[in-house]
Formats: sequence, structure tokens, C-alpha cells
Amino acid sequence: MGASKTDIYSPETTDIASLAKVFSHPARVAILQYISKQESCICNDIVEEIGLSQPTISQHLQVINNAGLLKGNFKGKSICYCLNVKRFQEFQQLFNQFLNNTTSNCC
Amino acid sequence: MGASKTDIYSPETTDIASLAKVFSHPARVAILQYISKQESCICNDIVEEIGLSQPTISQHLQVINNAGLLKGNFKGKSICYCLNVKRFQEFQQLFNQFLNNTTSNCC
DNA sequence: TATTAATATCGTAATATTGCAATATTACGA
DNA sequence: TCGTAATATTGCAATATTACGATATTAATA
Repeated sequence: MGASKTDIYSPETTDIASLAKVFSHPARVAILQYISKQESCICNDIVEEIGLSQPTISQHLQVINNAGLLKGNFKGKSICYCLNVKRFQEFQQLFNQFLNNTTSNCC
Repeated sequence: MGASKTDIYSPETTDIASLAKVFSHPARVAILQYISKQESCICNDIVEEIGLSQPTISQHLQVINNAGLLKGNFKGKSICYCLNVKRFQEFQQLFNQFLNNTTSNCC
């Protein structure tokens, strides 16, 4: 065993979990924080900023991208990565909805 | 390789990542959702509610507990699990702070 | 003090994630 | 079109996570 039993949960539950998974690795958090700090789009300069290899950064970018959180435009030879703000706000809303609904009725 | 390079990130970055990790598994999300729905504390009844074995549930509870998100009181033979609301709100605040600071400055 | 029910821990197998070197692809400019 | 810089993909090794059976622990009760 070892695989998650994904079929026993509601869609909402798995949604929240896979959403949180994007943010569950410090490299991905750092990438998003770096994107936020920049005045313009980011390219391969993240590789030097964060201390990971280019393939590893690329993999993490893909995870973030697969969640729909990035917009990529080609700028010369490099790809410009921006945040998909709309999608990001959707994420925040869904997550806060979960957090707000999680309460305690005793103790 | 395979281990996360935790030493290259800022404390804030790793904090957010480990916070998100708690919610990154559907079983843990489901457990928290179940706690919220109950009128009183929960005991071993979650085992039947979620389709996982007792040891597995116990492990997930420990992960949530290690994050400081639970309060456990003994009630007879069983342990009563409640949400540590204060800690939970701290989590929400930290996470929202990150989400709110994550913006796009181009495109 | 046994018995019993509830929960935790241990050991282990299966799978997932992380990370990088090597290589491929892509798109611009000479 | 050929070279070059930027990014993506592949393949693989190391580690982490998930899950459960077996067993230990804990605390109430007979």
C-alpha cells in the first residue's frame, strides 16, 4: 500500500487537498513569493534566486502551472511567468470557505 | 536525492509549506470536516465514517495534532478530539497573509 | 486485579515526491 | 540554416508518505 485512497472522498474534499498540495512544498511557496516581489514577469532568474537546479525549478513550475496558477507569455527566448490572479483568488476563496466552515462545537 | 532542501528557505516560507501540508491529504481534510459537522467531540467513530483503518486514521490525527490543531480530552475510555480554534485561526491568518501578498505586477 | 474497549505504536510494503544529470526542444539572432 | 540561450523532458536514485496488520498501551469497569 501507500497510495492515497482518492475514491472514498467527496470532490470538495479532494479539491481542497490537491489545492493545498501546491503550497505544501517550500520551493513552490518561494517561487510564488518571488513572482510577487518582481515588478515584471519572471524567467529563468528564479533558478539562481532559489538554490535548486533548473530541471527541479521547472518541475515545480509545472506543478503550479497545472493548478492553473500561472500565465506564461514568450518574451524573446525566455518565457515570462505571471500569476493567474483570477485563478489564484478562486483558490483563496475555496480555501477560506473550508477554513471558515471548520469550527468547533464543543470544549 | 529526493529529500526536500529545507535549509535554503526562509522560516516564513517553510512555515507556510508545512501548514499547507496538513491540508494536503484528503483524509485529513475529511477528518477536519467531520469534526466540524459534529455537535460534540469525536472519538473513534471517524474510523467508520472515513473508509480507512484505525491505525491510519490515528496517524493522520497525529499529523493534525502535531500542527497544534487539536485539543484532546479523555472522556471515559475514549479520547475526545476537538478543534483548537485559536490555533486554527492563526493558521488561517498566516495563510491568508501569504495569499494576499501573492500578486501579479505585470501582464 | 483481570477483562475489555479505545487508541497508539511498530514494522513493513507500496506508492509518491523530490532532486539532479543528461538530453531534448524551442525560439531568437548571426 | 546554424549556433546559442532558455526552458522542458527523461531517467533514475534517494527519501517521504500512505496504509494496514499485529501488537502495545491506556483507562474504565466487573
